[in-house]
Amino acid sequence: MALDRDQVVEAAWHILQTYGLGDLSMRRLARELGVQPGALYWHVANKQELLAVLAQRMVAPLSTSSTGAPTTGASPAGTSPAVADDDATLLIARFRSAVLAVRDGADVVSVAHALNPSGMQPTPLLTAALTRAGMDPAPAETAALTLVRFTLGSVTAQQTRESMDLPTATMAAEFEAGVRAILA
Amino acid sequence: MALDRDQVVEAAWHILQTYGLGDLSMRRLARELGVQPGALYWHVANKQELLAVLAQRMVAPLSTSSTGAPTTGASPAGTSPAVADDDATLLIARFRSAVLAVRDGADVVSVAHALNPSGMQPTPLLTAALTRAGMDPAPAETAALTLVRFTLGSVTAQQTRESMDLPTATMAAEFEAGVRAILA
DNA sequence: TTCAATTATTGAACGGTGTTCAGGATTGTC
DNA sequence: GACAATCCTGAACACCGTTCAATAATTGAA
Repeated sequence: MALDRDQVVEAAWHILQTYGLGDLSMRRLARELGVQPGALYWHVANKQELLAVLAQRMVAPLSTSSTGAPTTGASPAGTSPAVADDDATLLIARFRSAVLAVRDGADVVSVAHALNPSGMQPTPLLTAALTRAGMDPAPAETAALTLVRFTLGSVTAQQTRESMDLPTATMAAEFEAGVRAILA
Repeated sequence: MALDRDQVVEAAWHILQTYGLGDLSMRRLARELGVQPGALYWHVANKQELLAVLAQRMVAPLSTSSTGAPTTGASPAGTSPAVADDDATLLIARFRSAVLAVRDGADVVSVAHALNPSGMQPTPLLTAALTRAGMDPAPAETAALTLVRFTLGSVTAQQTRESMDLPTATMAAEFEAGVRAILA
């Protein structure tokens, strides 16, 4: 039975997850699928497009989950606006986890973010959460971008260190402190 | 007359500055120097080391300049601690400029930062400035790392967009807003 | 069921990449 | 002049992303 796009993406995902970006070549991918390299270009325009799809896949879990604004019902009277601020904290932490879980994930997601900064998750969800917390939409988006870019910078540093077997013990705490500083 | 390390670095610097990381190959570099590729490996261990030297060169101007702590003489009585906070703002802005001025500068500097986060500039200078502004040393260093990583995330995004001829009009303002948020 | 049209893949090539290394040159010292 | 240290060449190794004519496999219509 013929190869299809999903199998290509699935195999690429597996290589990325397991061996990292350095091992994710079109030739290696083709070998893994028992096919010649040229065959991949029937299903995928080029490597960049493939990486964009993988980036989407990394952040996809963020969209389908607990912290989307409740569609109806205002916050219970007397609840401080900090609840949605906590939403933002949670969201950015989950973003970090998702990117961190894939080898060289930050490299891949950084490009996707640059292409579409305010469209790609978690930026819209983050902007919504901060708006819910009482910020005006414009500063909320700016703050969301700050959080996302700080996170990508932080995870890039961590994954670079991991790839060189250098210690990363302090980096989670540094990330959390950074997030607190930005949201203060 | 024989080639030497400085000429190699100088030529690499020129290629990076002018054509970007994609064009900085060992073969291209050798061609530019009128030499065979293998010759470069007498002067430089490998490409990674070369990039590390280039990263150092990008941040070097930060160390030799106006904003190093005055060695003697306390702040004039009555001056608010905000002066050193302004030092931090200035420092991080100059760091951004330096990295932004070289094509793919953020990619190169990010690796160097990951290798030695608290040792590479502008982190130590930034930590000093924030300490001068009244912070304890430990949180000052954490704040410095937050600033540096946010800046690298931000410049990475901007340079990725530049390399694709996408607009970057809003990015300077977003950067400044981010810095203000972190230092608040 | 046969045949054309569409879809999918091969095989080969193009022009690159970083890196290694035996063997020559070249240079400096005694 | 001889010897050693330094520097460089030429060739190779094992890869890379991408293109494209030719060909195979599959589908839909007659």
